[in-house]
Amino acid sequence: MTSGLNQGDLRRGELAREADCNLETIRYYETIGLIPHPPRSEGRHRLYGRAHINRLRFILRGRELGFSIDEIRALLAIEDSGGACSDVYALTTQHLVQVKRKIADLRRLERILASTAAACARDASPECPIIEALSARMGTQKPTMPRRRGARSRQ
Amino acid sequence: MTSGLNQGDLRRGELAREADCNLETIRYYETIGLIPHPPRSEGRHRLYGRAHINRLRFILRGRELGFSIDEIRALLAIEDSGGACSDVYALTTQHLVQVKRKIADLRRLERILASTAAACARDASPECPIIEALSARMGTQKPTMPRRRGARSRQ
DNA sequence: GCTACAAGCTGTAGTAACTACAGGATCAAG
DNA sequence: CTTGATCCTGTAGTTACTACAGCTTGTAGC
Repeated sequence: MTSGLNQGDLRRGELAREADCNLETIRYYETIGLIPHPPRSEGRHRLYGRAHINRLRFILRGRELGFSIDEIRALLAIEDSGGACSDVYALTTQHLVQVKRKIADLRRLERILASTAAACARDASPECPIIEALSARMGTQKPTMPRRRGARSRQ
Repeated sequence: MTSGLNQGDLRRGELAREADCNLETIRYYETIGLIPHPPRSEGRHRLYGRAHINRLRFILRGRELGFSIDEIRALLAIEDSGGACSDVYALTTQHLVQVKRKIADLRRLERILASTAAACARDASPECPIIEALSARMGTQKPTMPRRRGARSRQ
């Protein structure tokens, strides 16, 4: 044993692969305090365990599902402090409303796109009224989406 | 008439209110070329018409629905080029695929959130199933979401 | 016509949430 | 004991806004 690496420990790259996450994102989450500082090897390499994989997957999943970092931080704080269920309930139902609205909007957009495509396929008319179709007010909503990410490359 | 302002013209703040958009975002969209440079008053104040409202609403709506600025630019380019119907068809069907995928993703999220909330409501146990629910692998998906925005304050 | 004061102008800086890169150290295989 | 992959740190870049400072313009009331 030359490096203090135990069986089952993962290094950063392995954790990244395991959670399907960008390498640098892990360090980023550590610096902003979402992931605790892991133990290090003799040569200061980070050593992660199974618990880290779950926590990281949770964070990534939450981000994909439209929770902000601060919302995820709140969820993790609940978990870390033993889990006050009512807080989780409040946060999830609140988010659920937003998600339902987004689905409704997307369905409307889906119909518009489908009929536009169908009209284009039928008849090669010069008038494609896409802007009017989409710029109609479709019900107010407060957006709660995470930043667009790239193709999740692991390098 | 002291300022060259015609009836029906809107200034930036009015357009922002009209489209429920942050004041600065309008200027931002102009600088990146999403919105054309509007005519100005004598004193260089921007003067917008009805067409601008629609275009802006379209952009905002698209962003809320998870299209990137570049994707919206492409959609607008079709409209701007007089609507070459074959291009519209290609782009709309392409976007339709994305929209369908987004709906599917959000529906999955909806189910998870709903069942999590239901579990929390039923049973006030100290163990909240949200962490387990969210850290479970739900099948791979490439995220295509825009950045989270603030509360859309108009000032 | 004069005066407030809101609203607009420009340029620039800050924010969220990553993502990439440079230049060096470490680790594991051969 | 060397070599190439992996890791380290700090810092800079990216996207899509959002805010601010300092000044100009527009307009309502007197």
